[in-house]
Amino acid sequence: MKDINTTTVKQIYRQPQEYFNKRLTLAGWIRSNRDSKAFGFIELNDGSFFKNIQIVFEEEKLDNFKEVTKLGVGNAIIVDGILVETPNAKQPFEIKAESIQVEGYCPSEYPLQKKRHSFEFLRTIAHLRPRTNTFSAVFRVRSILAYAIHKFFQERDFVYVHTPIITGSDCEGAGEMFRVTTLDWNNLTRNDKGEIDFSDDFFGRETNLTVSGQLSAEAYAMAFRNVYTFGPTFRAENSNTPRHAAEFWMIEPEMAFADLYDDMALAEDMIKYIFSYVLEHAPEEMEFFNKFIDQGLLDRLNNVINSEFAHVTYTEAVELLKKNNDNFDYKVEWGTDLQTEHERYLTEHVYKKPVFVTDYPKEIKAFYMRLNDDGKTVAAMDLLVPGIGEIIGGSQREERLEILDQRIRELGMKEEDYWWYRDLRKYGGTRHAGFGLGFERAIMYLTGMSNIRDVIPFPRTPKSAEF
RNA sequence: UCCUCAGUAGCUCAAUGGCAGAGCACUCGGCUGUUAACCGAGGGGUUACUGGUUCGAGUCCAGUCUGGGGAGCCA
Repeated sequence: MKDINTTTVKQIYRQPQEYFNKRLTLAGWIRSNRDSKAFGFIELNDGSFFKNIQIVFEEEKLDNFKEVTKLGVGNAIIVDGILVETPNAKQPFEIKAESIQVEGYCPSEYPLQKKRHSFEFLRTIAHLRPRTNTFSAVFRVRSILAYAIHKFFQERDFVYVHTPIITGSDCEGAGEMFRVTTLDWNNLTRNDKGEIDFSDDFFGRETNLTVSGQLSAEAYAMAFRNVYTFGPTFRAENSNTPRHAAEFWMIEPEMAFADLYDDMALAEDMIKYIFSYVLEHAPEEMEFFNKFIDQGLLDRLNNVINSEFAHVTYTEAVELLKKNNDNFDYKVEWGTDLQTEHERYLTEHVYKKPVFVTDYPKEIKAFYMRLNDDGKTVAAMDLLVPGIGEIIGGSQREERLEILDQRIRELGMKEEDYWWYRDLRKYGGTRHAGFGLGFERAIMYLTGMSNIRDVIPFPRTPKSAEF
């Protein structure tokens, strides 16, 4: 097959003067086709760029003019033509076609139309929705954001650690897990108590998909000092909300010789860096979101980037929120977790910018968070941002083995299940801290998309794994 | 898992318990610069599924399935 030496639409938009009045070959898909008696216009998208380019075709130039007028949305074509400036038209330039060849026909029952579709409908055709404007923008931003995250950490000499996806640890403690097994469930071996015998299983023990890479990351932080994970995470919770999926990605940095303040400084730097990076590298997409998805988007993101994040302790926050208790569905009281309505009130009305809430009661936080001197609170932090509430949760970890053991016992857990995690404290353990950022939550915040199912290519949610 | 709303043409939606409709899309025709092009004509339906009430059900009732939103859980 002959190579197609094509110019991309992105190249043309970025440096049009390089291509004016030259003959180019473009390859792409028809987004719209309007024809008159002797000429017509095709909106072509070649995948390289968010925007389309207009192709003008004329009867006297094309021997297959009649065929081209019949090509509807979705047809894949190869276009030869001259790029010309169109200073008086809506678009800055267009291609005057010399030839148009069909690469792949698209019949008229193609489900995508020129007009707007509901996101609900597009979820039922998840294999075709990347061809729409919104999803083209969402998934290009997803890619750029992933790169920005790596770039941020790599520039600061953090080591990227691939923590396991299959875990033998049943004590990650963040919700229901998916079991991984090769056992034949029609023929299970059971012991005399009727329990399944996992010694016959592939790994010789019960294994699951990971719900967090944090415990493994702590081990690597004790060797490399600053590390981060960025990978898939699985939760078998029956959560039916626009913010939860069974398979999602998380970013979890972990730093040795660092306390809660170092942790918060890192989180603030990271958020500002990755948001700025996407705004700079996907301007067309971000403008589209601001116009069609969420009209306050750019103002909100710029406010995050340009403000100094606020800090408040949980105890202080509770006092602030109590003054407004009449307006909350759930009344605030010291010792209870903050609801989304409380978080949003703090960040949107009290501070009007991102705010770290720190030092939560130990009862509502995980066992590994470092106990404060008051004996009642732990060195935890949540970053709340206007628009959604919590976007990051982190903590300084408990590095003192005797106190960690005490917490493990208080919560009815078994020390031996955490033997290697406890070793990290035994052998040269240092103060250390880290946090978790839900990758999809960050994409949602950046794009204004309100459903997590619309920022994952093929989302997995309860009762849904069609693709 | 709980609460709540919805399911009618390919899509987005109408239709008081009384003949199943529109716009867009699609097919055909027209139009010499369109921009969600425009103008004319045409085809297109197991009203999610099962049962019930009724002379008569898209509409009322019960159950099931699927989807949206809220809650819980959390990222």
